[in-house]
Amino acid sequence: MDEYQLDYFKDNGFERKQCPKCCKNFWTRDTETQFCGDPPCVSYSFIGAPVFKKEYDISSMREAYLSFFEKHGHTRVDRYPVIARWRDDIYLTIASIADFQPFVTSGLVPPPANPLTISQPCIRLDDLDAVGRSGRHLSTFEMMAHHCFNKRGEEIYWKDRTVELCDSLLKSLGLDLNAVTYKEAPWAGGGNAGPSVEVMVGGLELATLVFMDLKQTKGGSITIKGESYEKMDNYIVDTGYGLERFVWASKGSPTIYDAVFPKIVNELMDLAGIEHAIDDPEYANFFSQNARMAGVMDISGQANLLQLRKKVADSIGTTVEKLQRIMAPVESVYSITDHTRCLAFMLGDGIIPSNVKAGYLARLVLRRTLRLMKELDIREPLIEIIEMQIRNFPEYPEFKERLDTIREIVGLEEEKYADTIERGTKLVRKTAQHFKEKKEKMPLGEIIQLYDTHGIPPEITREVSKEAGIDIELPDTFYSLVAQKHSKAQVEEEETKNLDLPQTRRLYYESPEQTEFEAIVLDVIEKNIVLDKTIFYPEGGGQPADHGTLSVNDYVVNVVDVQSLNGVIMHETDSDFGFKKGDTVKGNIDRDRRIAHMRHHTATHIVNEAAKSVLGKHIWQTGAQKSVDRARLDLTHFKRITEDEFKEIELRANRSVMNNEPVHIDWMDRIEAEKQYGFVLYQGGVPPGKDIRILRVGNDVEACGGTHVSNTGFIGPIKLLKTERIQDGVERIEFSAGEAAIKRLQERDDLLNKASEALRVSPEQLPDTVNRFFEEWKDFKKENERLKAELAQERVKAMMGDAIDINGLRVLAKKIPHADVEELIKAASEFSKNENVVAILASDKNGVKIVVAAGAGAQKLGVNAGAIVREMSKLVGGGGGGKPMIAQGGGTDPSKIVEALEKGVEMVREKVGS
RNA sequence: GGGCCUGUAGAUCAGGGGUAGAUCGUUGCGUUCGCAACGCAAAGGCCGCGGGUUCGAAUCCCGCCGGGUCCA
Repeated sequence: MDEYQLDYFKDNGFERKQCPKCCKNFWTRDTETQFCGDPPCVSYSFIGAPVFKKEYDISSMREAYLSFFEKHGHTRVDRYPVIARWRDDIYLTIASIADFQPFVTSGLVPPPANPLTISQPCIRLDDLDAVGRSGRHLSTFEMMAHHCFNKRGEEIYWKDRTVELCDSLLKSLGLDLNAVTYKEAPWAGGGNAGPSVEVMVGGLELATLVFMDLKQTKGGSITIKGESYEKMDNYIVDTGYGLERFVWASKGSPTIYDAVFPKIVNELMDLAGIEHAIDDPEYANFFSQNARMAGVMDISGQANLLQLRKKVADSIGTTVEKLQRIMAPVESVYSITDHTRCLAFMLGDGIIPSNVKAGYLARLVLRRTLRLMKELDIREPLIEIIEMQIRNFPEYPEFKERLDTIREIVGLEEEKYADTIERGTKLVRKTAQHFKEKKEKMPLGEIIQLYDTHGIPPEITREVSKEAGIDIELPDTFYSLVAQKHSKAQVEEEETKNLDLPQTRRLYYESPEQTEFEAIVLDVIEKNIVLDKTIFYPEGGGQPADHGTLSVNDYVVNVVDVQSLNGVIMHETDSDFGFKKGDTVKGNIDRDRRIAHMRHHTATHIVNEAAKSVLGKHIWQTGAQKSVDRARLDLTHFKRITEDEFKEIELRANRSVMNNEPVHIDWMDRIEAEKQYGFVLYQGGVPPGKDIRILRVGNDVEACGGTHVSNTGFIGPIKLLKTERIQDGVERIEFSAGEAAIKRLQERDDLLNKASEALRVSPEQLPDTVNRFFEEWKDFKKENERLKAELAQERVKAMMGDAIDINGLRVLAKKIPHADVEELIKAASEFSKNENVVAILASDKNGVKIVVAAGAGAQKLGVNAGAIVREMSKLVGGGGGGKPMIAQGGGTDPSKIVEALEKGVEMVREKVGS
C-alpha cells in the first residue's frame, strides 16, 4: 500500500522496514532498529530510563501538549463531559473524536475550531480486570489530541504535517528521535476506517495518528475485513496521545499508577497499612518486571494472570506465592486509585448511579471499588478517597461545585451495597446449608443465579459457603457464562428509505397558531401523501402527530398519522382515494388536539425546570411523552421524590405559568448554541442538523423541535398527578396541563364525593371515618371468628345425639343450613377431636360446601376424609380434597346434598363394615 | 431497552390449592428484694393491590404498585 509512502518520511531519512516477528511494516530513522517497537515484539525499555529530558506531572504535560499545538496554529477547545450526552449511541466518551461525532465528522456541522487541540477525559471499562495489574491499564485517561477536518478541495493539512507535528512535539519534549518508530496499523471502527500509524517509544504506544477517510457503505469499492467502504468527502486527522502514558514515559517509574497519582497511591498505601516500598530496589524490581511482562501479554482473566505471575516469579527467582502475597494488595491499591478517579469524573459530570444505562456503569465501578477496599480492610469512607481525587483536579472546578450531591450519592450507594451484601450473605448461607444437607455440591447454575439475580459476586459465594462448610469451585470463565445467559440475537437495523423529494416546508414552525392551509401534492405513496408544505406536526420529541383532514374540492380524507423521513413529511390517511401529483389540497388540523399537545409540551419544559430548581442540578431528562390528556417526564434522581418536593415542584411550575413568561424560539448554529448554553440543551435527545431550534422558557433552555405556546399563561393549570420510580435512579412525573388538568381535578373531586357519600360524611371527615371503619371492621372480624368457634362448640354438643353408630365409630352426617366453610370446618374439627368419630357436614351456602373430619381412631381404621370428600363433591357437581384428618370440597347442585351425605356414610360403612 | 428474583405478624423469614406458621421482639403471669436468665400464656396478619381460574387462592394465571439484581 502506498498509503504510508509519505514525503515527510522520505525527506527525513526514514526507512520502511518489516518487523521480523509480527511481519508488520514500520518506519524509523534509526538504521539499527530491527523490530516494530510494539510489544510483544519488543519489551518496555523506558522503565528506569525516562525518555524525555525532564519529568512531567499530569498538569504540566497537558499544558505542554496543548500549548505546543496552540503555537502551531491550533485552537484550544474545552473538554467535553465523560458522559456523552450529545450522542445516543454510546454512554461514555471513549475518545476525543467522540466529541465531534456524528455531525462534525459527517460534515453537517462545522467544528468549533479547525484545526483544534483538546485534552479529553475518556472512560473505557472493557479491560477493567487488567486495571491495577498490568501496570499500564487505566479505566479513565485523558486523550490529548489535535484534529483537523478537511474537505475535498479545502485541505488544511493531512498525513505529512500530522507526522511532522508529532515528531516536533516529541523533539520539543527532549526525545531522541531515533527512538521513535511509526508502525503501520490500518484502523477501522464505528463505521469509519483509514490508514493509521502507532507512535512507539521504548516499547510503549504513546499515540495513534489516524487518517480517517473512509466510511462504511453498502457496495463501496474498498473492502476491509469483509466490510465495504468508500472515500469520504470529509477526511479527518484523528490523533490520540495518551496523557498518562506521556507522564509515565517521562518518569520511567515501574507502573503508570506511580507516575500519574503518586500522592493518592501513597495515601491509600497508608490507609491499607501496606509498607510502600516502591523506593526499595527489590520491590521496585518486582513491579518493573511485572509491568514489562504484562506489557507483552493479554492478562484479562484469571488463567492469564497466573501465567503472568509464574513468568515474573521465574525471572526474578522467587515463588508465585510470595509474589502474589506482595503484589496483590498493591495491585488493589492501584485499582482503587484508578477507579476513584473514574468515579470523580462520572459523578462530577452528573451520572446518577442506577441499574440501567450509564448509571449502571457508575454503580459497577463504585461497587468494584468498595469490594477492593473491603479486601484491603480500608475503613475510610469511599467519599473521602473520591474527595481526595477531586482535590487533586484543581483544573476541574466543576467537580467541587457538585460535591454535596456527590457526597450524598456515594453515601446512599454505600448503604445500598451493604444491604445487598447482607441480604446476599444470608441467602448464600441458606443455599449452602441446603446443599450441605443434601450432601451435594452447589451447582454452577446456582452460583450464576446468585450473581445474576441477587448481585452476589462469586467470590463472596465461595467465601460464605466455605464458612458454612462446603467448598465450591469457580471456573475462570464465570463472567462469560453469565454473559452467555444474556446473549441474544441482534436486532436488525431499520433501513431508512431515501425519498427523492424535497424537504417539506414546515408551516407549523412559521405560524404555530394556524390551523388551515393549502398545499400542493408532490407524491402519493400508498396511503401516504407528501406535500410541498404543511401545518401537520409529525411525531417527534415525545409529541404525537397532529390529526386532521386533507381535501380536494368536496372530497375529504382523515389524516391519522404524520411522520417525518429525513425532513420529508408523510401524511398517512385512512383512505386510498386517488390524490394526484400536482393537486391542490386544503388541510385542516384538529385544533383541540394540537393545543392540548402544545400545552403539555411547554409544560414539560416548565416542570423539568421546576424539578431542577427543587431537586438539584443533577436532574436530567431521560425521556418524555405527551398526549392530549396527560404528559410524563422521566428524570435522573438518586432517591424517591418526597411528597413535599412533589408539591413544591407543582407550585413552582404553576408560578411560572402565572408569571405568563414569554416563550422564545430561535434557530441557532449548533456549535454556537452549545458554547452559549452547554449540553443542558439536549434534554430531549439530540436533534440532527447544523442549525438547531432553541427554546427558552424562564431559565430553561433546550433544543426542541416541538410546537409550543407563545406565553406560559396559555398553558393554564399544571396538575402533577404522581411520581413513579421506573428504574433505580430514574423518577417519572406524570401531570396534566390546561383543560386536561381541570378534568383531572374534577375527577378527583368526584372520587372524593362518591367516597364520602358512600359513608354519609363530608370529604373532610373521610380520613377519620375510613380509619374508624377499618378498625371496626377488624374488630368485627375477630369477634366473628370468636363467635363461630363458640357456635361450633355448641353445635357439636347439640348434634352429638344425632350421630349414628357404625361398628363402634360414631358417625355424624348432617346438613347445616347457611353455614360457611369456616363454620363447617370449626364444627367438624371440634367434633373429630374425639378418637372414634367421623363428621360429615354440608351446607347449601353459595352452592354446596362439604367438610369431612375424621378422628384419630377412625383414621386408623382406614377412614380418609379426603377420599370421602372427593366422592361426595362429584355428586354435587364440583370437586374437593384435603388431608385424611380434614378435607373440604363443594359443588354447585344443592339438590344432591342428601344424596351426597348418604354416600359419605356409605363410604365409612365400606371401610369399617356394619 | 431486554431478562431474572421478590413482596406473609413490629423485625427476620418458612409454607406454596384444602383450618396461616417459626424465631426474635412486645405484653401479662410465675420465679426474684430488683434485674438478667428461665418457665407459662397472650396479643399481634385485607399473605402488596385489582382481576381471572376453581367447590375452594396466601399458593396457579394476567395486570398494576413497591423492592432487589444482572446484561446491552
